[in-house]
Amino acid sequence: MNEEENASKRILKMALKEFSAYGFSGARIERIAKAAKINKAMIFYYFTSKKHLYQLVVLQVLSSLYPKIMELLSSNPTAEVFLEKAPEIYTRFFSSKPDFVKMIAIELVQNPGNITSVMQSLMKEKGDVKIPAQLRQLIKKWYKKGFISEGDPLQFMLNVVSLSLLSFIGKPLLEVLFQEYTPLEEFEKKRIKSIVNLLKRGMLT
Amino acid sequence: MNEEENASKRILKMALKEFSAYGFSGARIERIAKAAKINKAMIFYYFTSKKHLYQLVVLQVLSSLYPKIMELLSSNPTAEVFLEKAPEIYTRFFSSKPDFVKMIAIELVQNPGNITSVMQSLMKEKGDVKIPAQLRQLIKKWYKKGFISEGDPLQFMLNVVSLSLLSFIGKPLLEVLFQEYTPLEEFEKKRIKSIVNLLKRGMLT
Amino acid sequence: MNEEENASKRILKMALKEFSAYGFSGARIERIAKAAKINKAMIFYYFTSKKHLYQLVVLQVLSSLYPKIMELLSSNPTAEVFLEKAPEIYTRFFSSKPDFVKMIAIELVQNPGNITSVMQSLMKEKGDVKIPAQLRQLIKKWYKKGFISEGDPLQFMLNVVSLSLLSFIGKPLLEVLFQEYTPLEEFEKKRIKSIVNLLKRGMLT
Amino acid sequence: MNEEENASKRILKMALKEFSAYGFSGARIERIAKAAKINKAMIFYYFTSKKHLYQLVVLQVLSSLYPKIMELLSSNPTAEVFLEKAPEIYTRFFSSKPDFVKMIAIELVQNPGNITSVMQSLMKEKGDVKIPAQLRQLIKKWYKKGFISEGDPLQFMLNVVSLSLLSFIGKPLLEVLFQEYTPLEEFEKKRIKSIVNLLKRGMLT
DNA sequence: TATGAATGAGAGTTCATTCAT
DNA sequence: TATGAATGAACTCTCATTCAT
Repeated sequence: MNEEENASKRILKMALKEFSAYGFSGARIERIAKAAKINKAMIFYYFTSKKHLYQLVVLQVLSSLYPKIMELLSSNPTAEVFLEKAPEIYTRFFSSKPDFVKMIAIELVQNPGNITSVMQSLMKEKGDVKIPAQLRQLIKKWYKKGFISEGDPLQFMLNVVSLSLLSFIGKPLLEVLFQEYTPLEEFEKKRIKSIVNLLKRGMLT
Repeated sequence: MNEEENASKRILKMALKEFSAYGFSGARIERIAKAAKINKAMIFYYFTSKKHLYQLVVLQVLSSLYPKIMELLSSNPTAEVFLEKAPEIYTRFFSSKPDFVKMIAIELVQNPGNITSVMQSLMKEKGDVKIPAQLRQLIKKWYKKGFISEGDPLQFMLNVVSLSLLSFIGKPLLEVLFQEYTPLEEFEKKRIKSIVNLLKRGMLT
Repeated sequence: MNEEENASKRILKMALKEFSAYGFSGARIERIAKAAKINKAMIFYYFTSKKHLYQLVVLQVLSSLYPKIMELLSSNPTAEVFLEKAPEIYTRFFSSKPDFVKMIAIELVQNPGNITSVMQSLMKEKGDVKIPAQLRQLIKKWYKKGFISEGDPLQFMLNVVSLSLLSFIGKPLLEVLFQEYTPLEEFEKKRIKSIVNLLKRGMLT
Repeated sequence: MNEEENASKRILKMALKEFSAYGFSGARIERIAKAAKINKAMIFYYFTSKKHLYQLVVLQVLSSLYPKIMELLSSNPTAEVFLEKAPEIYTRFFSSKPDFVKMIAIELVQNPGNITSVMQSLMKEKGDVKIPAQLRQLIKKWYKKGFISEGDPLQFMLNVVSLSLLSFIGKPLLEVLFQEYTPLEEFEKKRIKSIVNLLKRGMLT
């Protein structure tokens, strides 16, 4: 037992790969088992059902994103700091975990309710339930004090999140159209710089 | 015949709904048939296979997005006009076609190669093959002349596209977090305004 | 109408090809229709059902073989004449109609009852019901008079029929094994000669 | 496990019965499963597809016929011994395996290329590739030395094979015509005697 | 006669899940 | 824990047959 990693962890790891590549319905238990080098039945032994395994994968993805988000918010940042740090945190995170991007995108598209309910239960669990409201207030305060140009918290955050997350989805498309390929590391740096510049120039007053 | 629309069109319409909601593997031929009020076998009569139907749906989505893109580019716009028009065009389009957003997102995540090859064959078909290169040159020219602050065409376009497309994916998430819901029409207006403002302030010099 | 041949005849012709190539279950109405250059539905208009069409094809095959058989028997031949003529008649016939061989072989294997009942109803129709019994008597008489060496009519006839019919089925197999190919015309001549020689030397006393 | 025979063997056995009775297209997986007393899905678990199962059945039939053929040829027989032994070997074999006759007949008619390619790969596998050529030489030698009257190896072998194999196909037809039925055991004896007599008298000089 | 569209009953195949060991 | 075999429900796809025109 415990050959480098124990079976259950290996399953979760390969399940993430499988689900992010094929979606829930397209994913195959058999393929996960083969990739994890265990018997198909063991997946049910450890995780009861495909659906349950999927939920755990989603939970795992969001759980590991969660502290990054909170790290930023709990610092009670100024608008400038927020707009500098947010893109870096998100972009770094997603750049190193392409499968996470895929999982989140798929869930947002096919099952938006699920992702929000998982987020909320995470917040409950950690005692962070009030944070979204605080963020909202923070953004509004920034606006009232004349620090930022976008007063609607929803629009404000959509701007931040969109730029960080969708980039990774859209990258291959634009690369093919423009016939140029940028390696991930370089892309990550350029992306952060571009977003921060755009956000700060565009949203700070 | 022709009860409101002919069968083949009804199938395509419901297939778009089904595929965008469940992905390729999750989609059910039976459900499409029922929704289109035809016999299951007719889907194969008209479209040969599930895969082929899916491809046609993707093609249809991209084909109807295509002229919107070209409309903008072929006007040989100034940087300012471009940054004003692009968000409006994209946002309007995606806002009115939520299923299109989903299809594109799913394909970008699970099958990026396909979406680019479809786009390229569309460009070949319409004789627009040179347009991406022209756009690249245009952006570079704007930068050299000091009109814009982002000189990398890939980053420039990612900024534009991300803000327009991902917003629709991320909307439900942020709404739940912020516990407020904006109806689509109002959202659309606000979104355009916010993006244009962000892009112009952020990217024009 | 009547474009070279009328539709119904064209259907029967292509049905023979289809059934002999794929058997009853493997045959496709659609393929027959396409080959006959008519609409699928017309086959049902003319022939009611696939099964019925098949029966008519079998009937047609046997009907055209029938007079050849009777021509031989009704001449009240001597043993020598019989053993000379039979191989020639059968071999010539089957050599020119490879699809007939296939149909008969398939029917004999998968549905022997059918072929015998068709033969019997043909005999009834033509008033030839007594002929098999007469043949039996003839063979027995030949044996008693010392003209032939095989006294069992069943074995006698199996020898005659086997050599003529199976040859065409077995030809491709032996040709590949022996790596030599004989064109049909030449094969036909050689085959007749070989069978007649074998039968006469082997069965005449 | 191993209730009388294991599942995979039971499937092969019932598949032979099914395919020989109905041909490839007419055969039903469900019927095979029921006859083998297993779940339909197990057939795919063991054999991947209907087509693959069919191929294995054909292979099995030919593989078990193969040693019988080689047994005869490798004994380097005289013409007389050959003409005595061949009918006995073939007739005994086919008489005890009516389904084998049917499979071979169906394949020869509908798919002659397949049967020859299987035979050839069997010969390769067993290192017997030269045997057909040797047999050809043997027959030619017999003819030159004046032992036999048929000098063409193809015709010679067709005579031998036709009499042995087709008999079993034609038996029911002639029986009904002659209104007499011979039980298999007796038929087998009579058939061997008749063929050997016919071949020796007819082909030996 | 002729046609394209429609139907319904399966057929083969897949797959999550369970069982026996 | 671990495995190969087994199951059943469901899914895609096929095809003879019929319908409307």
